[in-house]
Amino acid sequence: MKRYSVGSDIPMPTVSRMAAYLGCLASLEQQRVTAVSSRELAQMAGVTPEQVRQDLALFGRFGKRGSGYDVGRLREEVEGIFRVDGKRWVCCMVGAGSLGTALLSSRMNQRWGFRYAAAFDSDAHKIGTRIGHVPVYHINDAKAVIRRERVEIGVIAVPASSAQTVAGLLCDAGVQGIVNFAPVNIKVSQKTPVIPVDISQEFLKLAFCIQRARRREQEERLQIEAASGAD
Amino acid sequence: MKRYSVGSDIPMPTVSRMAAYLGCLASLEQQRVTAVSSRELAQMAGVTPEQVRQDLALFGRFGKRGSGYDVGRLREEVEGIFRVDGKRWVCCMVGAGSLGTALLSSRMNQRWGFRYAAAFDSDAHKIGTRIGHVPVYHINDAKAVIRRERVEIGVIAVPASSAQTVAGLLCDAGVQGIVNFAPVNIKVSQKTPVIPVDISQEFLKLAFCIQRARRREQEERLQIEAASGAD
DNA sequence: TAGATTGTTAATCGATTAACAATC
DNA sequence: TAGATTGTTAATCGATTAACAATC
Repeated sequence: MKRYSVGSDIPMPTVSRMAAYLGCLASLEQQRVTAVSSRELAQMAGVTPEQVRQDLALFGRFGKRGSGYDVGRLREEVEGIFRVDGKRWVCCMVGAGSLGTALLSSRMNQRWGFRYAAAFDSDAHKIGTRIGHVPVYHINDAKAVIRRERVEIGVIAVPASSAQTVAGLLCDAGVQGIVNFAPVNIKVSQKTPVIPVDISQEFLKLAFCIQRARRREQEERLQIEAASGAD
Repeated sequence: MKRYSVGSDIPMPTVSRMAAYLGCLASLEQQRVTAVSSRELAQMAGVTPEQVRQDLALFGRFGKRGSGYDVGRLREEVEGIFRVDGKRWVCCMVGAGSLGTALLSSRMNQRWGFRYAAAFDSDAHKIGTRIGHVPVYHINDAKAVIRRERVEIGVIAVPASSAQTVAGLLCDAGVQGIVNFAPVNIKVSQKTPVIPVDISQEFLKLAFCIQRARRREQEERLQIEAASGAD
Protein backbone atom coordinates (compact mmCIF):
# COMPACT_ATOMS: atom_id res chain seq x y z
CA MET A 1 0.00 0.00 0.00
CA LYS A 2 1.72 3.15 -1.25
CA ARG A 3 -0.03 6.23 0.05
CA TYR A 4 0.57 9.68 -1.38
CA SER A 5 2.51 12.19 0.63
CA VAL A 6 4.46 15.32 -0.20
CA GLY A 7 5.98 15.06 -3.66
CA SER A 8 4.28 11.77 -4.48
CA ASP A 9 2.90 11.37 -7.88
CA ILE A 10 -0.50 9.97 -8.35
CA PRO A 11 -0.81 8.84 -11.98
CA MET A 12 -2.80 11.29 -14.09
CA PRO A 13 -5.28 8.62 -15.23
CA THR A 14 -6.10 8.08 -11.56
CA VAL A 15 -6.64 11.82 -11.05
CA SER A 16 -9.07 11.86 -13.98
CA ARG A 17 -11.01 8.93 -12.62
CA MET A 18 -11.10 10.44 -9.14
CA ALA A 19 -12.77 13.50 -10.67
CA ALA A 20 -15.29 11.18 -12.30
CA TYR A 21 -15.97 9.43 -8.99
CA LEU A 22 -16.59 12.77 -7.34
CA GLY A 23 -19.24 13.57 -9.92
CA CYS A 24 -20.87 10.20 -9.34
CA LEU A 25 -20.80 10.60 -5.57
CA ALA A 26 -22.40 14.03 -5.76
CA SER A 27 -25.10 12.61 -7.99
CA LEU A 28 -25.71 9.66 -5.64
CA GLU A 29 -25.95 11.98 -2.68
CA GLN A 30 -28.53 14.09 -4.47
CA GLN A 31 -30.53 10.92 -5.00
CA ARG A 32 -30.31 10.30 -1.25
CA VAL A 33 -28.23 7.16 -1.70
CA THR A 34 -26.11 6.73 1.42
CA ALA A 35 -23.98 3.69 0.67
CA VAL A 36 -22.16 2.50 -2.43
CA SER A 37 -19.89 -0.42 -3.31
CA SER A 38 -16.86 -0.25 -5.56
CA ARG A 39 -18.88 -2.27 -8.03
CA GLU A 40 -21.74 0.23 -8.16
CA LEU A 41 -19.43 3.23 -8.31
CA ALA A 42 -17.44 1.56 -11.07
CA GLN A 43 -20.57 0.88 -13.06
CA MET A 44 -21.58 4.53 -12.78
CA ALA A 45 -18.18 5.85 -13.75
CA GLY A 46 -17.67 3.35 -16.55
CA VAL A 47 -14.62 1.61 -15.09
CA THR A 48 -13.92 -1.65 -13.23
CA PRO A 49 -14.44 -2.18 -9.48
CA GLU A 50 -10.77 -3.13 -9.06
CA GLN A 51 -9.83 0.20 -10.58
CA VAL A 52 -12.03 2.11 -8.16
CA ARG A 53 -10.47 0.32 -5.19
CA GLN A 54 -6.97 0.67 -6.55
CA ASP A 55 -7.46 4.39 -7.17
CA LEU A 56 -8.98 5.11 -3.77
CA ALA A 57 -6.29 3.06 -2.04
CA LEU A 58 -3.68 5.53 -3.29
CA PHE A 59 -5.26 8.16 -1.03
CA GLY A 60 -6.41 6.22 1.99
CA ARG A 61 -8.79 3.60 3.33
CA PHE A 62 -12.29 4.97 3.01
CA GLY A 63 -14.43 1.83 2.83
CA LYS A 64 -15.82 -0.80 5.14
CA ARG A 65 -15.16 -4.41 4.21
CA GLY A 66 -18.40 -6.18 3.62
CA SER A 67 -20.52 -3.10 3.10
CA GLY A 68 -18.70 -0.66 0.84
CA TYR A 69 -18.40 3.11 1.16
CA ASP A 70 -20.46 5.77 2.87
CA VAL A 71 -21.42 8.18 0.09
CA GLY A 72 -21.30 11.37 2.14
CA ARG A 73 -18.04 10.50 3.84
CA LEU A 74 -16.35 9.45 0.60
CA ARG A 75 -17.56 12.57 -1.21
CA GLU A 76 -16.04 14.71 1.52
CA GLU A 77 -12.76 12.82 1.36
CA VAL A 78 -12.53 13.14 -2.40
CA GLU A 79 -13.45 16.81 -2.23
CA GLY A 80 -10.57 17.19 0.20
CA ILE A 81 -8.22 15.47 -2.22
CA PHE A 82 -9.13 17.99 -4.90
CA ARG A 83 -9.17 20.80 -2.36
CA VAL A 84 -12.71 21.78 -3.29
CA ASP A 85 -13.95 21.38 0.27
CA GLY A 86 -15.02 24.87 1.21
CA LYS A 87 -12.15 26.59 -0.61
CA ARG A 88 -13.02 28.96 -3.41
CA TRP A 89 -10.88 28.78 -6.49
CA VAL A 90 -10.67 32.24 -8.02
CA CYS A 91 -10.61 32.14 -11.83
CA CYS A 92 -10.40 34.62 -14.66
CA MET A 93 -11.48 34.23 -18.25
CA VAL A 94 -9.38 35.59 -21.09
CA GLY A 95 -11.44 36.02 -24.24
CA ALA A 96 -15.09 36.99 -24.08
CA GLY A 97 -16.06 35.40 -27.39
CA SER A 98 -18.85 32.89 -27.65
CA LEU A 99 -17.07 30.10 -25.75
CA GLY A 100 -15.71 32.41 -23.05
CA THR A 101 -19.14 33.95 -22.57
CA ALA A 102 -20.79 30.54 -22.37
CA LEU A 103 -18.33 29.35 -19.73
CA LEU A 104 -18.72 32.56 -17.73
CA SER A 105 -22.48 32.30 -17.55
CA SER A 106 -22.65 28.54 -17.11
CA ARG A 107 -23.28 27.38 -13.57
CA MET A 108 -21.65 24.08 -14.43
CA ASN A 109 -18.17 24.82 -13.22
CA GLN A 110 -19.28 27.09 -10.43
CA ARG A 111 -20.04 23.79 -8.78
CA TRP A 112 -17.02 22.83 -6.61
CA GLY A 113 -16.32 26.48 -5.88
CA PHE A 114 -14.70 27.67 -9.08
CA ARG A 115 -15.65 31.35 -9.36
CA TYR A 116 -14.82 33.88 -12.03
CA ALA A 117 -13.65 37.18 -10.59
CA ALA A 118 -12.87 38.82 -13.93
CA ALA A 119 -12.95 38.46 -17.69
CA PHE A 120 -10.58 40.09 -20.16
CA ASP A 121 -10.96 41.04 -23.79
CA SER A 122 -9.61 43.59 -26.21
CA ASP A 123 -12.93 44.52 -27.81
CA ALA A 124 -13.77 48.05 -26.66
CA HIS A 125 -17.50 47.31 -26.84
CA LYS A 126 -17.21 44.64 -24.18
CA ILE A 127 -14.98 46.45 -21.70
CA GLY A 128 -16.91 47.72 -18.71
CA THR A 129 -19.86 45.38 -19.28
CA ARG A 130 -20.65 42.29 -17.24
CA ILE A 131 -21.17 38.73 -18.42
CA GLY A 132 -23.19 36.74 -15.91
CA HIS A 133 -22.16 39.17 -13.11
CA VAL A 134 -18.49 38.96 -14.07
CA PRO A 135 -16.92 42.33 -15.01
CA VAL A 136 -15.06 42.54 -18.32
CA TYR A 137 -11.74 44.42 -18.28
CA HIS A 138 -9.31 45.34 -21.00
CA ILE A 139 -6.61 42.76 -21.46
CA ASN A 140 -4.03 45.44 -20.66
CA ASP A 141 -5.37 45.62 -17.13
CA ALA A 142 -5.10 41.87 -16.63
CA LYS A 143 -1.98 41.91 -14.48
CA ALA A 144 -3.33 44.49 -12.05
CA VAL A 145 -6.76 42.89 -11.78
CA ILE A 146 -5.37 39.37 -11.37
CA ARG A 147 -3.19 40.53 -8.49
CA ARG A 148 -5.91 42.58 -6.89
CA GLU A 149 -8.48 39.77 -7.07
CA ARG A 150 -5.95 37.10 -6.13
CA VAL A 151 -6.83 35.06 -9.20
CA GLU A 152 -5.36 31.54 -9.02
CA ILE A 153 -6.64 30.00 -12.26
CA GLY A 154 -6.54 31.48 -15.74
CA VAL A 155 -8.86 30.20 -18.45
CA ILE A 156 -7.84 30.82 -22.04
CA ALA A 157 -10.61 31.14 -24.61
CA VAL A 158 -8.91 33.24 -27.27
CA PRO A 159 -7.93 32.29 -30.84
CA ALA A 160 -4.94 29.98 -31.23
CA SER A 161 -2.85 32.86 -32.57
CA SER A 162 -2.88 34.78 -29.29
CA ALA A 163 -3.03 31.90 -26.80
CA GLN A 164 0.73 31.73 -26.19
CA THR A 165 0.96 35.46 -25.49
CA VAL A 166 -1.98 35.26 -23.12
CA ALA A 167 -0.44 32.28 -21.32
CA GLY A 168 2.76 34.22 -20.74
CA LEU A 169 0.81 37.19 -19.47
CA LEU A 170 -1.20 35.04 -17.05
CA CYS A 171 1.90 33.37 -15.61
CA ASP A 172 3.60 36.70 -15.32
CA ALA A 173 0.64 38.01 -13.35
CA GLY A 174 1.00 35.14 -10.90
CA VAL A 175 -1.70 32.72 -11.99
CA GLN A 176 -0.98 29.23 -10.67
CA GLY A 177 -2.66 27.08 -13.28
CA ILE A 178 -4.31 27.32 -16.69
CA VAL A 179 -7.21 25.71 -18.50
CA ASN A 180 -6.52 26.19 -22.18
CA PHE A 181 -9.41 26.03 -24.64
CA ALA A 182 -7.34 27.40 -27.53
CA PRO A 183 -6.49 24.73 -30.11
CA VAL A 184 -2.74 25.04 -29.66
CA ASN A 185 -0.13 23.65 -27.28
CA ILE A 186 1.01 26.47 -25.00
CA LYS A 187 4.40 26.44 -23.32
CA VAL A 188 4.81 27.79 -19.80
CA SER A 189 7.14 27.15 -16.89
CA GLN A 190 7.25 23.52 -15.82
CA LYS A 191 5.86 24.58 -12.47
CA THR A 192 2.58 25.89 -13.82
CA PRO A 193 0.11 23.14 -14.64
CA VAL A 194 -1.86 23.52 -17.86
CA ILE A 195 -4.95 21.48 -18.69
CA PRO A 196 -5.61 21.52 -22.43
CA VAL A 197 -9.21 21.22 -23.58
CA ASP A 198 -9.15 21.08 -27.35
CA ILE A 199 -12.68 20.62 -28.57
CA SER A 200 -11.82 20.27 -32.25
CA GLN A 201 -9.43 17.44 -31.31
CA GLU A 202 -12.28 15.65 -29.59
CA PHE A 203 -14.25 15.75 -32.82
CA LEU A 204 -11.28 14.35 -34.72
CA LYS A 205 -10.99 11.53 -32.20
CA LEU A 206 -14.66 10.76 -32.61
CA ALA A 207 -14.35 10.70 -36.41
CA PHE A 208 -11.55 8.18 -36.03
CA CYS A 209 -13.54 6.00 -33.65
CA ILE A 210 -16.63 6.08 -35.87
CA GLN A 211 -14.60 4.85 -38.80
CA ARG A 212 -13.06 2.13 -36.70
CA ALA A 213 -16.51 1.04 -35.54
CA ARG A 214 -17.68 0.93 -39.16
CA ARG A 215 -14.68 -1.16 -40.16
CA ARG A 216 -15.33 -3.57 -37.31
CA GLU A 217 -18.95 -3.98 -38.26
CA GLN A 218 -17.97 -4.54 -41.88
CA GLU A 219 -15.43 -7.14 -40.81
CA GLU A 220 -17.99 -8.90 -38.64
CA ARG A 221 -20.40 -9.05 -41.53
CA LEU A 222 -17.73 -10.59 -43.76
CA GLN A 223 -16.90 -13.21 -41.15
CA ILE A 224 -20.54 -14.19 -40.85
CA GLU A 225 -20.76 -14.45 -44.61
CA ALA A 226 -17.60 -16.54 -44.76
CA ALA A 227 -18.86 -18.80 -41.99
CA SER A 228 -22.22 -19.34 -43.64
CA GLY A 229 -20.49 -19.87 -46.97
CA ALA A 230 -18.23 -22.54 -45.46
CA ASP A 231 -21.16 -24.48 -44.02
CA MET B 1 6.47 -2.68 -37.84
CA LYS B 2 2.81 -3.37 -37.12
CA ARG B 3 0.64 -1.37 -39.48
CA TYR B 4 -3.07 -0.90 -38.90
CA SER B 5 -5.56 -2.73 -41.05
CA VAL B 6 -9.20 -3.70 -40.69
CA GLY B 7 -10.02 -4.32 -37.04
CA SER B 8 -6.65 -3.21 -35.76
CA ASP B 9 -6.57 -1.14 -32.72
CA ILE B 10 -4.45 1.89 -32.55
CA PRO B 11 -4.00 2.85 -28.90
CA MET B 12 -6.23 5.77 -27.90
CA PRO B 13 -3.26 7.85 -26.64
CA THR B 14 -1.84 7.59 -30.14
CA VAL B 15 -5.13 8.75 -31.66
CA SER B 16 -5.11 11.79 -29.37
CA ARG B 17 -1.57 12.68 -30.31
CA MET B 18 -2.30 12.21 -33.99
CA ALA B 19 -5.06 14.80 -33.63
CA ALA B 20 -2.54 17.13 -32.01
CA TYR B 21 -0.05 16.57 -34.84
CA LEU B 22 -2.75 17.43 -37.36
CA GLY B 23 -3.32 20.75 -35.62
CA CYS B 24 0.42 21.45 -35.65
CA LEU B 25 0.75 20.53 -39.32
CA ALA B 26 -2.13 22.81 -40.30
CA SER B 27 -0.51 25.62 -38.38
CA LEU B 28 2.89 24.99 -39.99
CA GLU B 29 1.32 24.97 -43.41
CA GLN B 30 -0.36 28.28 -42.74
CA GLN B 31 3.05 29.68 -41.84
CA ARG B 32 4.31 28.40 -45.21
CA VAL B 33 6.66 25.89 -43.59
CA THR B 34 7.14 23.02 -46.03
CA ALA B 35 9.30 20.56 -44.13
CA VAL B 36 9.38 19.36 -40.55
CA SER B 37 11.38 16.82 -38.57
CA SER B 38 10.00 14.55 -35.87
CA ARG B 39 11.94 16.66 -33.41
CA GLU B 40 10.29 19.91 -34.47
CA LEU B 41 6.82 18.40 -34.63
CA ALA B 42 7.35 16.84 -31.19
CA GLN B 43 8.42 20.16 -29.74
CA MET B 44 5.28 21.81 -31.12
CA ALA B 45 2.96 19.11 -29.86
CA GLY B 46 4.67 18.81 -26.50
CA VAL B 47 5.80 15.19 -26.86
CA THR B 48 9.07 13.40 -27.68
CA PRO B 49 10.43 12.85 -31.21
CA GLU B 50 10.46 9.07 -30.62
CA GLN B 51 6.79 9.25 -29.84
CA VAL B 52 6.02 11.13 -33.04
CA ARG B 53 7.86 8.55 -35.10
CA GLN B 54 6.36 5.63 -33.20
CA ASP B 55 2.86 7.02 -33.66
CA LEU B 56 3.23 7.76 -37.35
CA ALA B 57 4.81 4.36 -37.96
CA LEU B 58 1.55 2.71 -36.89
CA PHE B 59 -0.08 4.19 -39.98
CA GLY B 60 2.66 4.14 -42.58
CA ARG B 61 6.00 5.50 -43.68
CA PHE B 62 5.54 9.17 -44.40
CA GLY B 63 9.02 10.59 -43.88
CA LYS B 64 12.32 10.79 -45.69
CA ARG B 65 15.38 9.63 -43.77
CA GLY B 66 17.79 12.48 -43.42
CA SER B 67 15.32 15.26 -44.10
CA GLY B 68 12.09 14.60 -42.20
CA TYR B 69 8.52 15.03 -43.37
CA ASP B 70 6.86 17.09 -46.07
CA VAL B 71 4.31 19.22 -44.21
CA GLY B 72 1.64 19.25 -46.92
CA ARG B 73 1.97 15.56 -47.67
CA LEU B 74 1.88 14.55 -44.01
CA ARG B 75 -1.10 16.79 -43.31
CA GLU B 76 -2.99 15.11 -46.14
CA GLU B 77 -2.08 11.67 -44.88
CA VAL B 78 -3.18 12.45 -41.34
CA GLU B 79 -6.39 14.04 -42.61
CA GLY B 80 -7.01 10.79 -44.44
CA ILE B 81 -6.46 8.81 -41.26
CA PHE B 82 -9.13 10.86 -39.52
CA ARG B 83 -11.30 10.86 -42.65
CA VAL B 84 -11.49 14.63 -42.68
CA ASP B 85 -10.10 14.82 -46.21
CA GLY B 86 -12.93 16.33 -48.17
CA LYS B 87 -15.66 14.43 -46.32
CA ARG B 88 -18.21 16.46 -44.42
CA TRP B 89 -19.22 15.15 -41.03
CA VAL B 90 -22.84 16.05 -40.40
CA CYS B 91 -23.49 16.92 -36.75
CA CYS B 92 -26.45 17.93 -34.65
CA MET B 93 -26.49 19.77 -31.35
CA VAL B 94 -28.88 18.79 -28.59
CA GLY B 95 -29.36 21.59 -26.11
CA ALA B 96 -29.31 25.23 -27.21
CA GLY B 97 -28.19 26.64 -23.88
CA SER B 98 -25.12 28.82 -23.56
CA LEU B 99 -22.59 26.08 -24.31
CA GLY B 100 -24.60 24.59 -27.17
CA THR B 101 -25.09 28.04 -28.67
CA ALA B 102 -21.39 28.84 -28.36
CA LEU B 103 -20.38 25.61 -30.09
CA LEU B 104 -22.93 26.15 -32.85
CA SER B 105 -21.68 29.60 -33.68
CA SER B 106 -18.00 28.88 -33.21
CA ARG B 107 -16.06 28.34 -36.39
CA MET B 108 -13.52 26.31 -34.45
CA ASN B 109 -14.87 22.87 -35.08
CA GLN B 110 -16.21 23.70 -38.51
CA ARG B 111 -12.57 23.35 -39.41
CA TRP B 112 -12.02 19.75 -40.65
CA GLY B 113 -15.51 19.67 -42.11
CA PHE B 114 -17.67 19.19 -39.03
CA ARG B 115 -20.96 20.91 -39.87
CA TYR B 116 -24.09 21.32 -37.83
CA ALA B 117 -27.23 20.53 -39.79
CA ALA B 118 -29.61 20.97 -36.87
CA ALA B 119 -30.00 21.91 -33.25
CA PHE B 120 -32.63 20.61 -30.83
CA ASP B 121 -34.15 22.07 -27.71
CA SER B 122 -37.39 21.92 -25.78
CA ASP B 123 -37.72 25.66 -25.13
CA ALA B 124 -40.62 26.89 -27.28
CA HIS B 125 -38.99 30.31 -27.65
CA LYS B 126 -36.02 28.84 -29.46
CA ILE B 127 -37.83 26.47 -31.82
CA GLY B 128 -37.94 27.83 -35.35
CA THR B 129 -35.07 30.27 -34.81
CA ARG B 130 -31.55 29.87 -36.13
CA ILE B 131 -28.28 29.91 -34.21
CA GLY B 132 -25.37 30.78 -36.50
CA HIS B 133 -27.38 29.62 -39.55
CA VAL B 134 -28.34 26.35 -37.87
CA PRO B 135 -32.12 25.79 -37.53
CA VAL B 136 -33.44 24.90 -34.07
CA TYR B 137 -36.06 22.14 -33.93
CA HIS B 138 -38.09 20.72 -31.10
CA ILE B 139 -36.45 17.73 -29.51
CA ASN B 140 -39.50 15.65 -30.41
CA ASP B 141 -38.63 16.07 -34.08
CA ALA B 142 -35.06 14.91 -33.56
CA LYS B 143 -35.48 11.44 -35.00
CA ALA B 144 -37.10 12.64 -38.19
CA VAL B 145 -34.65 15.49 -38.74
CA ILE B 146 -31.60 13.35 -37.97
CA ARG B 147 -32.70 10.81 -40.55
CA ARG B 148 -33.63 13.41 -43.13
CA GLU B 149 -30.35 15.30 -42.75
CA ARG B 150 -28.28 12.10 -42.48
CA VAL B 151 -26.72 13.30 -39.24
CA GLU B 152 -23.74 11.14 -38.24
CA ILE B 153 -22.58 12.83 -35.04
CA GLY B 154 -24.68 13.92 -32.08
CA VAL B 155 -23.40 16.53 -29.66
CA ILE B 156 -24.95 16.57 -26.19
CA ALA B 157 -25.03 19.91 -24.38
CA VAL B 158 -27.97 19.39 -22.04
CA PRO B 159 -28.00 19.15 -18.22
CA ALA B 160 -26.69 15.93 -16.69
CA SER B 161 -30.20 14.88 -15.73
CA SER B 162 -31.39 14.52 -19.33
CA ALA B 163 -28.14 13.42 -20.99
CA GLN B 164 -28.82 9.69 -20.81
CA THR B 165 -32.27 10.06 -22.36
CA VAL B 166 -30.87 12.22 -25.13
CA ALA B 167 -28.10 9.71 -25.79
CA GLY B 168 -30.65 6.93 -26.20
CA LEU B 169 -32.69 9.08 -28.53
CA LEU B 170 -29.68 9.93 -30.67
CA CYS B 171 -28.62 6.30 -31.01
CA ASP B 172 -32.15 5.29 -31.79
CA ALA B 173 -32.25 7.88 -34.57
CA GLY B 174 -29.13 6.35 -36.10
CA VAL B 175 -26.36 8.66 -35.00
CA GLN B 176 -22.99 6.92 -35.26
CA GLY B 177 -21.04 8.71 -32.56
CA ILE B 178 -21.51 11.17 -29.72
CA VAL B 179 -19.58 14.04 -28.16
CA ASN B 180 -20.93 14.39 -24.64
CA PHE B 181 -20.50 17.71 -22.84
CA ALA B 182 -22.88 16.76 -20.03
CA PRO B 183 -21.09 16.03 -16.75
CA VAL B 184 -22.28 12.43 -16.53
CA ASN B 185 -21.16 9.10 -17.93
CA ILE B 186 -23.67 8.03 -20.57
CA LYS B 187 -24.20 4.39 -21.51
CA VAL B 188 -24.91 3.43 -25.10
CA SER B 189 -24.35 0.37 -27.25
CA GLN B 190 -20.71 -0.76 -27.30
CA LYS B 191 -20.71 -0.06 -31.05
CA THR B 192 -21.37 3.66 -30.73
CA PRO B 193 -18.28 5.63 -29.75
CA VAL B 194 -18.77 8.36 -27.17
CA ILE B 195 -16.21 11.07 -26.49
CA PRO B 196 -16.79 12.62 -23.06
CA VAL B 197 -15.81 16.26 -22.61
CA ASP B 198 -16.41 17.12 -18.99
CA ILE B 199 -15.32 20.66 -18.40
CA SER B 200 -15.90 20.67 -14.65
CA GLN B 201 -13.68 17.60 -14.37
CA GLU B 202 -10.91 19.50 -16.10
CA PHE B 203 -11.12 22.19 -13.46
CA LEU B 204 -10.92 19.55 -10.73
CA LYS B 205 -7.84 18.07 -12.36
CA LEU B 206 -6.26 21.49 -12.49
CA ALA B 207 -7.02 22.12 -8.82
CA PHE B 208 -5.28 18.85 -7.99
CA CYS B 209 -2.24 19.69 -10.10
CA ILE B 210 -1.95 23.18 -8.61
CA GLN B 211 -1.89 21.74 -5.12
CA ARG B 212 0.71 19.19 -6.15
CA ALA B 213 2.85 21.95 -7.64
CA ARG B 214 2.55 23.93 -4.41
CA ARG B 215 3.57 20.90 -2.36
CA ARG B 216 6.57 20.30 -4.58
CA GLU B 217 7.70 23.87 -4.31
CA GLN B 218 7.29 23.75 -0.53
CA GLU B 219 9.29 20.53 -0.41
CA GLU B 220 12.03 22.05 -2.53
CA ARG B 221 12.25 25.03 -0.21
CA LEU B 222 12.59 22.73 2.79
CA GLN B 223 15.37 20.77 1.14
CA ILE B 224 17.28 23.93 0.37
CA GLU B 225 16.87 25.03 3.98
CA ALA B 226 17.99 21.63 5.26
CA ALA B 227 21.02 21.69 2.95
CA SER B 228 22.08 25.18 4.00
CA GLY B 229 21.50 24.25 7.65
CA ALA B 230 23.74 21.21 7.30
CA ASP B 231 26.62 23.22 5.87
C1' DT C 1 30.74 10.84 -48.81
C1' DA C 2 29.27 12.64 -44.23
C1' DG C 3 25.58 14.26 -41.58
C1' DA C 4 20.99 13.90 -40.48
C1' DT C 5 16.87 11.73 -39.53
C1' DT C 6 13.73 8.13 -40.18
C1' DG C 7 11.61 3.45 -39.22
C1' DT C 8 11.89 -0.52 -36.39
C1' DT C 9 13.17 -3.56 -32.90
C1' DA C 10 14.29 -4.29 -28.01
C1' DA C 11 14.22 -2.75 -23.16
C1' DT C 12 11.96 -0.29 -19.70
C1' DC C 13 8.52 1.59 -17.36
C1' DG C 14 3.97 2.25 -15.58
C1' DA C 15 -0.75 1.21 -15.33
C1' DT C 16 -4.37 -2.23 -15.26
C1' DT C 17 -6.16 -6.62 -14.04
C1' DA C 18 -6.42 -10.60 -11.25
C1' DA C 19 -6.32 -12.90 -7.03
C1' DC C 20 -6.97 -13.32 -2.33
C1' DA C 21 -6.32 -12.56 2.54
C1' DA C 22 -8.34 -9.41 5.86
C1' DT C 23 -12.43 -8.07 8.05
C1' DC C 24 -16.90 -5.92 8.42
C1' DT D 1 -21.11 -17.66 11.62
C1' DA D 2 -21.63 -16.92 6.53
C1' DG D 3 -21.73 -13.67 2.94
C1' DA D 4 -20.01 -9.67 1.12
C1' DT D 5 -16.71 -6.45 -0.06
C1' DT D 6 -12.59 -4.03 0.85
C1' DG D 7 -7.41 -3.23 0.70
C1' DT D 8 -3.20 -5.02 -0.91
C1' DT D 9 0.06 -7.73 -3.21
C1' DA D 10 1.41 -10.14 -7.45
C1' DA D 11 0.94 -10.97 -12.47
C1' DT D 12 -0.14 -9.18 -16.79
C1' DC D 13 -0.57 -6.14 -20.17
C1' DG D 14 0.31 -2.14 -22.92
C1' DA D 15 2.55 2.06 -23.82
C1' DT D 16 6.74 4.75 -23.73
C1' DT D 17 11.61 5.24 -24.14
C1' DA D 18 15.98 3.98 -25.83
C1' DA D 19 18.96 2.36 -29.25
C1' DC D 20 20.44 1.73 -33.74
C1' DA D 21 20.51 0.04 -38.42
C1' DA D 22 18.68 1.76 -42.75
C1' DT D 23 18.85 5.33 -45.96
C1' DC D 24 18.07 9.91 -47.78
